[in-house]
Formats: sequence, structure tokens, C-alpha cells
Amino acid sequence: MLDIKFIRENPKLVEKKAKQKGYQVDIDRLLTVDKKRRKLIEEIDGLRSQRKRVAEKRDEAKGQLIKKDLREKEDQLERYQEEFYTLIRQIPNLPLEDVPIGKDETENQPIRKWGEPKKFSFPVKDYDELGKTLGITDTETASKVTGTRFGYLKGQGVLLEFALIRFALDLLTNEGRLRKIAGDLNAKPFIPVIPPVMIKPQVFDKMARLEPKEERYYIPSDDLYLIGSAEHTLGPMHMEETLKEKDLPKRYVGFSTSFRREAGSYGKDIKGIFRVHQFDKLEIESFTTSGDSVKEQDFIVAIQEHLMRSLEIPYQVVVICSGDMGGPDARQIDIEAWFPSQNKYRETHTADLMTDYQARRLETKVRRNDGKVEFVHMNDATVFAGRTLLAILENYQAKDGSVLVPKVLQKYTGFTKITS
RNA sequence: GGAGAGGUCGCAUAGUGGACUAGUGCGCAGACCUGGAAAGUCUGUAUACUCGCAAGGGUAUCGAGGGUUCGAAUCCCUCCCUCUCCGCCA
Repeated sequence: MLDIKFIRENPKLVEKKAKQKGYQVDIDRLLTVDKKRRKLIEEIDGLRSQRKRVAEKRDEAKGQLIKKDLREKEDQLERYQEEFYTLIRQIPNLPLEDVPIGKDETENQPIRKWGEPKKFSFPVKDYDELGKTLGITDTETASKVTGTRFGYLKGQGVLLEFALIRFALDLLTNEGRLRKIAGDLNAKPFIPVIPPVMIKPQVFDKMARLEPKEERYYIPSDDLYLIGSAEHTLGPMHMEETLKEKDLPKRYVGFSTSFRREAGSYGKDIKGIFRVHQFDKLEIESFTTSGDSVKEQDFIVAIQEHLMRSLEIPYQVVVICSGDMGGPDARQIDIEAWFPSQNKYRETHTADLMTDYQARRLETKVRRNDGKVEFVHMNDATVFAGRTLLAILENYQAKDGSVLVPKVLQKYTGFTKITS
């Protein structure tokens, strides 16, 4: 949610920036409703003040009148408040100045590439064929047992996934190693978390992640949603709290299963476990002051790149254009890994800078050293998701159908090669 | 799931229809005192909305939401959460 004061002062700018993101917003109506609700609040406050004085004098007749008037005005206010919040919540976060303006993913801007896609001397197999042949992924059994877009991960595949997680956690919890990536920035390590995978609708909504609802799994018997990312339950960890500036940044790295209905993606990436309803993901969530949040995002991207370089997987870094970014994002940076079978880069990571958009609804604040209280800025980002595993399979495949384990992961897997 | 006890300011606690403008203690901040500190004394100590150029004012908030009343922390209803015991269970 944006700050209404900011909208009042910059209606044209808000309208323009929302439009760049592809949002049609009715700022005029919002401001009209805002004016009406403020007038009513003023009147109601006056009436309540009168009520106090009248009650003191035990003036029943006058009290009755005020009561009636108050009830009417309160009803009116409730209707305007409802419309006000509906309207203001439709306004997305505004893109930062350096975000390229564009309408969809075709206008995203790759800003750097790393690694040379490997030349294979044999016809490459895709992740699905490799996974099946090696016996580490199985979507057929999953479709019988659970349905389409689910998968079993098995054997060496499971060990590889946990190796990837351990590898990343070792870096993220080690201040010395982080310092080399952080440069001048605070190198405070990340606190590992295994968060709940279910969330209350009300909290989900405060994260601005409940919509689109058709993308979410819902459990009616308990009125809970399944999370689509660890971000969803990491982000509200400090809701309704005022943090101290000296305790910032607060950095967390959460491991959880993620659930997505993938509504509307029928026919897209239908092969194997590239796009599934359930996958595991290691996710970063960090809380900083407003002044530090852009640097924090850059730091997080540097960590992501460091991990991909350690794995020796070619990738490109892409700045997502205004029209393709998420509603709560002020700036979104993706990392796309090279997939030899598709002969292109595919999204494996994202880094979202939310500024205070989520914090305003969550009421997560920080008391600055000078005593001022303001909303924190939040960042979230992928560390590793199931897809990273697929990128490893494809990039590390050998002619005989086996897959080599990236060097940095070998001490965690205990084997150097995946074979059938 | 059953039975019981609770939820009041950062923390602890008082408050059972009007003087609650929520008291007290602790904590925290500042001042005094001191060679310096501790102790002591004094002062201050929330958030949100709203009006105002400002100084400042008004309103709301005692787990949440409804209701009763001229008037609710206090009475009634619904819900949520925490704790204790029992049951079930990785």
C-alpha cells in the first residue's frame, strides 16, 4: 500500500507510474473519497467530544440525539473507508527511477552475462529426459498419485538438492565469507528459518500476496492458505513491531516448500518438474532502513551471482521492466540460468525490492537513531529453487548420460557423479 | 478434542458502569546532585487518524469485532490468542 499523503501530493506521478506498470487506477475517485472520509472523521470526532461532555452532565435527552446522529455518520464513514481501502490497495508500488519502462517481458533488460554456454559434442538431453533416465525425477507416478504438475524427486536427486541447500546456508550464515561479497555494506549473516507453510488470509493480504487468489491453494476447514513462497511467512515475522535501527538489517534465509496452482499457465512448460504445483525453495527476506534498501538488493543479487558462479552455471542478470514486475515491487532483478536443451536463459532467481509497500500494511516499523519512526524497507529473493537443480542436470550432463556434480557441492553430496 | 485460568501503556501489576484525563512499580530519556559513578530527587515517556502555517487542539486504541447505555477497561454476545491439566499424536 502507498502512503495516502504521498498520493495526495503527487496524484499525477502516481497515475503515470502505475500506468507504466500496466495498472489503470482511479486517482480522482480515490482523492474524492479521501476528502469525504476525512470530513466525516472530523464531524464524528466533534460529536464524540460532545457526547463526552453531555454524558458528564447526565443529559439523557441530548445524549439520545447525539447518539442517533453519530450512528448515521459512522455508517456513512464505514462505507467510505471500505471504498477508500479498496481503491488505495489497487495502486501498485511505484517503480524506481532506474527501472526500464516497458509493457511486458520482451522489454526486460539483460544487464550482464556470466559464463560461456558450454559446447556439447553430443546431442543434449533436457532436464526431464535426464531426470527420468537417471531415476531421480518421476512425474508419471506423481500424476497417478496426486495429479499433473507434481513430481517425485528421488535418490541422488534428493541428495543433490540438500547439498545445494547446505552449500547456500554455509555461505549465508558465515559473516567472513559474506564480507567479501558485501564490500562496504554490513555483512551481518542471515538467520536460517523454517517457516510455516500455511498463512492466515488477513496476513497474506497484508503481504499484498493473496491476490491473485486463483493462484493460491486454500484450506477451507481451517481458513488458511498454503504459501507460494517462504517470503509469505517470513515477511510478516515482524508485523506490528517497531524495530530498532541498531538491530537492522534483519536478515533471514528460509527453507520451505512452495505451493502454486499455476492457474493460466496450461500448456506452458509442461515437461517434467520445471513448473510444478509444489517445490522447495531457499528464500531470503531482509529488513532495512529506507536508505539502505537499494544497496541491500544489490548485495542480495551479488550473493545470488556468487552462488551461480560457484556452481559454474552460465547466467544472465535481467532488470525487469515496469510492465512485467510484480505489483508490490519497486525494482525487480531476475537471474536466468542457461538451459542448453532450450538454447536459452530461463528464470531461476528473482530479487524483489518492495520498499515500504508491504511494511505499511504489516505495520513493521523502525525507530531511527534520531528517534523518528518510519516504515522499514523489505527485500526478498530466491537463493535456490527446484529449478536450479534442473539447470545443474542440463549443464553438467556427460555423453554417457550421467551428470557430474558441481565441484563445490561434492563435499555435501559425497559423490561426484549421478548415474542411473 | 475435553476441563480450567487468563489477555490492561516497553515489562510487571491496580482497576467490576461516571473523578480512568487508565494509577503504581520497573525500564528508558533528560536535568539536578557527584571529582566520577551508584543511590537519591525532579521532569518526561505510546501509536494511529484528524484539524492547524505553527504553537497546539480533537478523536480513537485496555486481545479483536459486535451489542446494551446519556456514559463501557468494567455489563452482554461472537471470535482469536496464551497458559495449566487431561486425551490423541510425528
